[in-house]
Amino acid sequence: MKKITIGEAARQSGVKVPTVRYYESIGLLAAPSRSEGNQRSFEPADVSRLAFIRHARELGFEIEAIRTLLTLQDDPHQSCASADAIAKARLIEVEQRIRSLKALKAELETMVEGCGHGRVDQCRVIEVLADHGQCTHPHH
Amino acid sequence: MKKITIGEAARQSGVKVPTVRYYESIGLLAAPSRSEGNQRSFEPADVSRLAFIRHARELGFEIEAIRTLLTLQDDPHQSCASADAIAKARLIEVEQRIRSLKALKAELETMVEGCGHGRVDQCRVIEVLADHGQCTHPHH
DNA sequence: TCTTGCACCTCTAGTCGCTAGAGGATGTAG
DNA sequence: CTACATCCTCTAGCGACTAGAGGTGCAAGA
Repeated sequence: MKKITIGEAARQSGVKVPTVRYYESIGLLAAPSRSEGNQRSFEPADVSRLAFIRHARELGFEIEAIRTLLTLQDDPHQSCASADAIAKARLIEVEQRIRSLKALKAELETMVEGCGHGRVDQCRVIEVLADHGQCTHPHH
Repeated sequence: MKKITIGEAARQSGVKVPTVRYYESIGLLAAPSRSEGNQRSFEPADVSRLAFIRHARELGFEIEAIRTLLTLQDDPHQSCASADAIAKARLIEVEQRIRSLKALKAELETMVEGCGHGRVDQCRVIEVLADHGQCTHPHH
């Protein structure tokens, strides 16, 4: 029986040590067994689960969505319709976010280009911020 | 002397009432004068300031950045270099965010397309989440 | 064996930018 | 005068951690 310490689990999964404890505290990760000295002792499966969580977090899934995805993973005979729906919803979110960030980028570019590096009273950055009507894209 | 209530200021600026109070509490907006019955009484300048804040927030500027932008606006004889720097930094952030979201979108698309709508054990969504090595873009 | 020093433990509180709710006062229209 | 909306202050909560205090466990070198 190899014992994986929390530090080792953190290193292998890429999740920080306090975050591992946090995930345990919110029930995303089952409480592992403990050593004689009350230290957590993880299984390889726990490390995989942490890597799964980390990857999903990086892709911007919320904890509650991940909780659902994990329960699906735990029971592989279920239909994957929920997993599909969660991923699709996330995809739509991401597409919208990209669209709005592009509008925003255009706005910021106008601001920065217009700045003549003079005094504030001629500054387009401040001016545009003060008056939304000057925005090229009204979408925000 | 026209008196602008907090509700009116909120309506005109597009900032919610509790948020106006919050901005006052963190010193982003000067405490306005009060009516006999202790109710806030705003000036038109306060409403402009709130609109400025709202617009900057919509563009994703953090409160501390907005604080700096506001002090610049308050003293229009200063150089606008700081405003320019803040806007440029924000632009770079936005560009990076767009790039990473695009990688993410590609990832999610692969996941969703690969899903055969069968059972979880054949589901690409779950599979890809469990194994980062399957990602087309390693950039996340 | 002792000691050094890092990794671990629990617990609380803080982060950001609000938002929600309790419990009460004020202001206005009918 | 009575509804009723709006206002007031205050505290607590959100998500997803992060930081710090104060203490314990453990492995390796002197």
